[in-house]
Amino acid sequence: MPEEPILVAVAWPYANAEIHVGNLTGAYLPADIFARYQRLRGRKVLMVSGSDSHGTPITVRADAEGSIPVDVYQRFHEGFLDLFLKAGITYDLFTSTHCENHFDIAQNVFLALKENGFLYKATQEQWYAPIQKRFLPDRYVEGTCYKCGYDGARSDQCDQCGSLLEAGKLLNPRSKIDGSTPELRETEHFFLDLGTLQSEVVKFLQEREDYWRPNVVRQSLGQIQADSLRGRPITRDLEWGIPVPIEGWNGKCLYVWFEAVIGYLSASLEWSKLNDQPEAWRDWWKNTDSRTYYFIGKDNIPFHAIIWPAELMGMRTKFDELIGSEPAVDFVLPYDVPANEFMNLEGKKISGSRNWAVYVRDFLTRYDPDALRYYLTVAMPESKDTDWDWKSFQTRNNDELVATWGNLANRVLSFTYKHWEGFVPEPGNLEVGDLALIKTIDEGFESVGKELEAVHLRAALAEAMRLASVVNKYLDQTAPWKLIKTDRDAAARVVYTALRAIDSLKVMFSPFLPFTSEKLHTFMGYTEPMFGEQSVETIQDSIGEHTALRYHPEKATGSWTPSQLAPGQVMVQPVPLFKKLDASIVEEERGRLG
RNA sequence: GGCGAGGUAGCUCAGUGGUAGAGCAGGGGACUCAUAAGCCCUUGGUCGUGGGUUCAAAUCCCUCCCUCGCCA
Repeated sequence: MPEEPILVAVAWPYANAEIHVGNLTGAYLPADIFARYQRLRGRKVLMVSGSDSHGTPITVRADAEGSIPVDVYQRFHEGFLDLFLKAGITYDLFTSTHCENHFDIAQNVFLALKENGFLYKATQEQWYAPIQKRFLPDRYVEGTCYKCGYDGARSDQCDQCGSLLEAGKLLNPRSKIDGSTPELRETEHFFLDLGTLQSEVVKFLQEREDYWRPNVVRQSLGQIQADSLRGRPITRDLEWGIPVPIEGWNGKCLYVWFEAVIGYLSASLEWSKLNDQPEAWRDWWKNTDSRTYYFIGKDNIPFHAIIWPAELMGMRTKFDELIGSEPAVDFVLPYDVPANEFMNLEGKKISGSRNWAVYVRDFLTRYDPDALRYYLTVAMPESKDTDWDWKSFQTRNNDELVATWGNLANRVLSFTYKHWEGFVPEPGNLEVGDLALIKTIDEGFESVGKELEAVHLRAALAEAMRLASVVNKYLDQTAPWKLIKTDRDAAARVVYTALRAIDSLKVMFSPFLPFTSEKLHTFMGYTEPMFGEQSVETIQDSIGEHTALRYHPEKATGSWTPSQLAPGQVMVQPVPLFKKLDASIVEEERGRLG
């Protein structure tokens, strides 16, 4: 029976800020760990994402810098590609919303929904800046709260008294961009008719209630129950975005929140075209056997648990017809949305503007990616907010990663290399204790795998660590450093057993620690890589060019199966996999904050 | 304001009805292959508060307190 295809849909970083450790542990890292595991399992994986490139914040930033939106987006986008390459986040395709393919797909999604009757038009009043001749989003208009008199209120909400303000009632409004006075203007927009889809959405959520994380499904259902779904505007008066594909709607674009989630689909189509298999995307999107996972942060839950499913439902089969893909069948709805909570930093909320952040690219100039991936996994906010603490980073690196796993690999490999001239020793007949160890470790493929299947990454890594500890105990009991003096054959048997256990553990750790696992793989004498390769490509289209990160799994040989380590295999002189960190880094790093 | 998540050993967390658990930190010990790592033993908790249901509650119900998030 063929294994089910797995779509790993990952949150799209907004191309207006650098990625920090909280972003990485919130969505990108768990997605990568999951995708690597699924590939090792032999499943057909498609992991996609890209830069969310449109919207007013990018326009405003460009104005402030005296540059243009496309330059702002591209600058951050290039940084993202560099980061994901260095951190080993293996997107099959990491692209951008600013490309012809995405424009085309997003517009077709819009048209499919419109033709199926799930869009309607309505008029609203919106603040307009006459000087700049553009409409301003609520967050860019501030003034005096008509309820409490606070002068720093946003046009939709007052931070002082916590009240929600009615559109257009703010007193003394002014633009946060240049302080000019905006005026109210009527403007017409398209709305997504969520109300009509409500019963379908509720059914969709209820069917998944038993295995989704409670904070994702309970909140979504509770929200709908308390406050029924209603139409939401999906177009805006914007110049930097995707034009509404309707005659006479010049100057209006698809609202970013509506457009960005479509990226999962458009990136899948782009990937298919790049591989010269234009219909390949259907294996994940139009195939009831496939499972689709959306890795996001909790701030994004409503878009992925309610709105995106509603968009997929509302398209029915119309999208297929519009792009000429056959047969026209319904979309696969999200199988799981394993949203993470937030990671704080040294007890306080991460804040770019106050320099209270650990940026990943900066971090990687001083530390190794697997040390980061280890700490971000053990401190991953899977069920509640967690804290990045430099002291904890240093001690968990030294006392857990280095001491338990790194030292295990190093002590066995270096002992073997020294006493058996760089060959995997011939074990002879394994004894009861040896077979018991191998059995225990091999069962890890089941127990670690079970946690990974459920996207319980912390538990999965803890289980692998527990098994590493079992091997350390085995070594202590068998003491090959004593046997080598009295019974060389017995020592060979023990060392072979330990090597084989480590060889299996290498696979179990590899989704979490891909760089050092690959290194260990070569030390043990393998010449074919466990994982594939990443590359950056430039793609030309009618809109311009965009760069993209890709993953090429063709040469990968790793598999989620127990070691069959061959006696006599030629090893490579090992060196320690991880670095111990001096306690002094704690104060040094804390000094960089704030 | 409405909805939701979390509050268990010094720290980080697991544990959804049946005699309180793990890792780290702390204390003691034997060993030496290894990045003075690993291994063995061990101290330590009235499971946020107050009620209730039950033969039995961290676990179910209600009140309240604290932390965090989402929505409008």
